[in-house]
Amino acid sequence: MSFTFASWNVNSIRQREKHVLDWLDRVKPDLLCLQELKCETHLFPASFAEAGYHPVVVGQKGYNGVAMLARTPVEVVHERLPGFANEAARYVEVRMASMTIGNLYLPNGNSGGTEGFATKLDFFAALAERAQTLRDEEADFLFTGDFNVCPTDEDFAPGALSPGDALLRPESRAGWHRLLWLGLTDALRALKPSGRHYTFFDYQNAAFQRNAGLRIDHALLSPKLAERLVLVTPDRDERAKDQPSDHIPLIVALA
DNA sequence: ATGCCTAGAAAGTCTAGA
Repeated sequence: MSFTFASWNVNSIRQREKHVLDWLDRVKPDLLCLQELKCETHLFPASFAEAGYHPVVVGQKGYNGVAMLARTPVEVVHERLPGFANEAARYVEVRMASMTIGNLYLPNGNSGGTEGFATKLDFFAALAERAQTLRDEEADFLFTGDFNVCPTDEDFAPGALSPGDALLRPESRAGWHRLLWLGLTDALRALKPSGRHYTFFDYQNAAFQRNAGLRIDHALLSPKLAERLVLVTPDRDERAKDQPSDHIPLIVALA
C-alpha cells in the first residue's frame, strides 16, 4: 500500500499556517511531520483538523514543538524520546499504516556551550537506543525530522558553515552514522547518491538565491521500508514563496 | 564578522536558530 509522508520544520506553525494548509491541499500526503511549532499545544491552529487531518501535537511555550498531521487516525506511542532526559518538546512517535514513525527535532548544539552540544549527542544516543529497540521488536519503522546534522561535506554549501559548527562536527556525524550502522537507510541518498539536495537556506545573505543551503532534514527507513522507497523530493518551491520557513518540506513516497 | 534575517517573549533587546 503506497504511503507518502513529509518532514517540515516550519519555524512557527502560527506564522506558517496558511503555507501548510496550501501545501497539504497541493501534495495531499498521508502524513506530515512538523517541527519548530513555537507554540503551546492548546494554541495549535484548529484549521488542520478542519481540513481533515488528525493532529498529534507536542508543543511548549517558546521554542521547539513537534506535531503530526495524519490522514487517518493514529495511535500515539511516545510524546518524548525514551531515554532522553530533557523536557523539551522534540519527539513524537505514532503507529499508522503498520509502521512506527518517529518525528524528531534534534538539538542544534551550537548554543549552550559544552552542555548544549552534549545534549545534542545525548539525543542521538537515545535515538539509536530507540532504533535498536524497534529493530528487536521487528517493527517496520522510520525516523524523520530536523536532525541538525550534515552527514557529509557534500551536504552543505561551501562557506555556509564555519569549520567547528555543531552541524558537521565529527561527534554529530558519528551519531548519524550509528543510526545507519543499525541498518537504517538515508532515503534521499538512496535515490540521489550525489549532488546538492539542500533542505535549509538561511534567511540572511540571500542564501536561497545563491543555493547556499544545508541538508539537515532527513528520513531514515528500516530495511523493509527502504525496499518500498520510490521518491524523495526536497520541495524547493516552498522556499520561493512569501514569508517562508527557512526549511523546506522533504517529501518521501513508499510504494 | 556568529554578523548583515526571523520569531518569541516581553516590553529592553535579548536568545535561539543553523
